[in-house]
Amino acid sequence: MENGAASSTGGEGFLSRMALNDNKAGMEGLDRDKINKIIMESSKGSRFYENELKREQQVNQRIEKMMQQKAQITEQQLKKAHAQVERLASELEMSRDLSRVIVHVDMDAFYAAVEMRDCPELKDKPMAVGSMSMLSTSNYHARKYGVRAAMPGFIGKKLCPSLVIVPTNFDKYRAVSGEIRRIFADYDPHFQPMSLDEAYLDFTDHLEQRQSWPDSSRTHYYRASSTTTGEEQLPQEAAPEDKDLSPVLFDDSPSSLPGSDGVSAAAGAFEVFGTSVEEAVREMRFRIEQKTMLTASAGIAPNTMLAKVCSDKNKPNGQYRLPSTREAVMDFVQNLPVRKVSGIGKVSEKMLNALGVSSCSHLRQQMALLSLLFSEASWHHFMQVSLGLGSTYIPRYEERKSMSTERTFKELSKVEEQMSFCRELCEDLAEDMKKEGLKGKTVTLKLKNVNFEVKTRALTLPYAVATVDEIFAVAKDLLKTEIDNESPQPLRLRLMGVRISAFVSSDDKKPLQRSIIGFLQPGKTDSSGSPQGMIQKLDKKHLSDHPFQAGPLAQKYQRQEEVPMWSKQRGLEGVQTGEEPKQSFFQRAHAKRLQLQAGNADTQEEEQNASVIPSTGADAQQGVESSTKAHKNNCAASDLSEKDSVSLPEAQASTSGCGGKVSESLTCPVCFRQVKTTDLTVFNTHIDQCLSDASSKPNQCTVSDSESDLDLENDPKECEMVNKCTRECEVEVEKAESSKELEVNRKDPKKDQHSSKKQPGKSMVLLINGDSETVTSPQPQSCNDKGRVLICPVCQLTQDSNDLIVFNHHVDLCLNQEVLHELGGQISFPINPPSVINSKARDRGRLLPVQASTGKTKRRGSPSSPPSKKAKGLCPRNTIDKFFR
DNA sequence: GGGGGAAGGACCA
DNA sequence: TTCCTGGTCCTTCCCCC
Repeated sequence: MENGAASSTGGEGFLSRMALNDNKAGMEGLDRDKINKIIMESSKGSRFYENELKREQQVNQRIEKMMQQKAQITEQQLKKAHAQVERLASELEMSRDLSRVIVHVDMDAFYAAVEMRDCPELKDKPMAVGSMSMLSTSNYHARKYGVRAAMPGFIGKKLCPSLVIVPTNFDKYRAVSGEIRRIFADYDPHFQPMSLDEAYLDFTDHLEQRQSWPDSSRTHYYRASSTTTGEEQLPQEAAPEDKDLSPVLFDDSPSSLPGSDGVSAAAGAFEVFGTSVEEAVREMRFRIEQKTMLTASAGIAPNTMLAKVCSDKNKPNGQYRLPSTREAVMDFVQNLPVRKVSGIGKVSEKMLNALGVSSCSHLRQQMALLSLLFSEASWHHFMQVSLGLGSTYIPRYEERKSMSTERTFKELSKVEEQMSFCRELCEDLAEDMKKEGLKGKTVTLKLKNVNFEVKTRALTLPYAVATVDEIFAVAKDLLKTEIDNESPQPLRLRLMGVRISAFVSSDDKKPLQRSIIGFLQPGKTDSSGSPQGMIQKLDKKHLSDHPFQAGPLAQKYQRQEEVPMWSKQRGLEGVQTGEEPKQSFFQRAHAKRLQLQAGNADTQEEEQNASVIPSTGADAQQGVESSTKAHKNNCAASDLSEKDSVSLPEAQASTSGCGGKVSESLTCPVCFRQVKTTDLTVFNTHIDQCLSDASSKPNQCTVSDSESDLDLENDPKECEMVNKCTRECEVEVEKAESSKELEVNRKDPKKDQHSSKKQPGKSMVLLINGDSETVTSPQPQSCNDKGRVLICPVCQLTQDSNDLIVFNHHVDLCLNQEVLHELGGQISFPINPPSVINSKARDRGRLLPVQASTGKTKRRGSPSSPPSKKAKGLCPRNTIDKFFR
């Protein structure tokens, strides 16, 4: 057994699963045996324990299987694997980037610290935030007893009878988090918050600028003590109210306050920070402490993976810098326990331990073996970790992939109660979906029974849903199926959850973008006036993306659903291009149905098409008309329904029929020329340039003066021209923006593809292909946090408000008017305010509100959903499922 | 055999 | 007496073509 606790209680293997995880600051040197004994005694016999036991046994079986597989590996296989591993190692080595300075900041025992600050009598007591069921975090006094986050409160009480449990107050934590983030933004406007108390920052640019800063810019004052007057305070960091100086929440921690040794500094005292990265980070922590009376720890390293580990090194209230040299990185990684690496959890750790791998140096030594035993994703990640590699790019934000709500309750066995609860969850979820303007096709019901067994049941519809009734209709059926399966026994639940995923193109949440893309397509609109039916999907693969299995439930929804565009457009003629996937069951079914309906629908649709063409200016009108005319001529059977998606090439097929071969060209929504490409990036670049020109030079599009269509894929001249425009545009943006919002050539592959996407605060999002593409707008001229003289780049008027979100909103509005003016239209579009995030998720610190101080307006999906592991570069998931089943 | 949805699980804060 | 919630990603299974 790998831990003492197990042996102390009879050597049962399952114990490791429930044993204390002391991989946390403030928990070193604890009596693990004693603590684990208490945990086991408190849990033994409970259903939770039984379930953990079962899962532990599953893991053990997988390990067994893995060991058997290991025994069968031949020398030759190992040799071959070794060569492969070394090849990858040298490739990775070549890609090593030590040029960035990444900082990971983590507030110390955040929730607990906030509570201790606000209630000083808690300061010297062991306390935790949460409930008897579950603790969110604990202070360092409590950690000495083994009380930690993710532990049930009642066990915490057993470990430490004097433990004070304070209920969570997320409103308060959010407010404090906002203050901290405003400070983060001064060092990296594009910092990546990971939760309320944690963020990654790229200090590289800040450090460059910092070198030329005068001392005054690096001078920060101490918070005034209760004896100081307001005049002695530094306004920029003035405390909201008089309190003591640093609360010294952690007795034995080093102080971040230079020269003060944790002792209250004299009123009016200040500190001049240096220009090095250590000084800059210390300054940031100092400011956080002065502002919030809370301490933060930080890690400084060349990449996110290492920075994260480093931030834990001198916790609490400390910082650690790993020098940006290969030698230092490799030394650091040598003795790093694998469990310290983000992404390696208790299961992965156990499996690695079984192979004799406990540190990153072991990881490197055993890599050939690991490559044979683990999935590619896993061992590639292990390889990166062992080489001390990680992401050097901090993503701006990632699109949300799903949204869910779930709740645990005592026990729910009655069908009516379960149904009613299910409906409640759907209501909550629908509300959250509405706030973000999301619609998704997959509804998942999650059930956990009283034995802690979790089941998920999902159904993917051929159309997207968002309302309570729509979601509940599916969830209810899924639930009913489960109830029926269990019958005559009741379904005894302790948790129910509903999730929506497989979001459709974000058009529904972006009226502006939707409207603009609407111009791409021959006049179509829905009854609400928002052209929902204009969802554009450029990617042809989406034509085959109508997942729906023909089970009983599926068939039911097949009957209920509205007729999808793909079937209407493609199915009618039954013509397929060589590139298209074959039609699915649903496509065919709909095609048949439509064949029966075709006659009337055609006529009506044509009339509608003609009637909803926006009354644009002459040029725009001409473009729309020509496109519409062609469309009408060729798409007699077209029936554009609001819930449908269609490939843009298809919708844009001005010279070919809808059922015929997909056109290779797209219509620019600004200049209305046909752009001969199906490459979104190329097309987007064209739109970028057009829009940029439209805003700055009315009635002029500099991409080409020719009336002929643009062939961006085949014509090297035009291609080069667009590239040139893009480069020039980037240079202009670089020049215009002192805060360097535009990232260029970092190590994020997505960025290269969608570089314009990553310019919050100065872009409009064009929704195509299930993703939004960004149309670059002119730069706000003076848009930093410091100067606060905000001039709208469109109307050129100085704005009253210093609030960057308000300002950004104004720019959007202006730009809309400008674009519409260019298009000759007078339609006013509603503009989405910054998204409101899922309140429940946010409450737990998982999703984060708009970074107001940076002027970023999150425009789609989650305003700041936690980035994917891939995007974060932290790791792919280390599930070792290869042996799990 | 490949593609893709469903299901389950690891992991994170 | 009492062990969360919301999210992402990965893997495997299985159906369909």
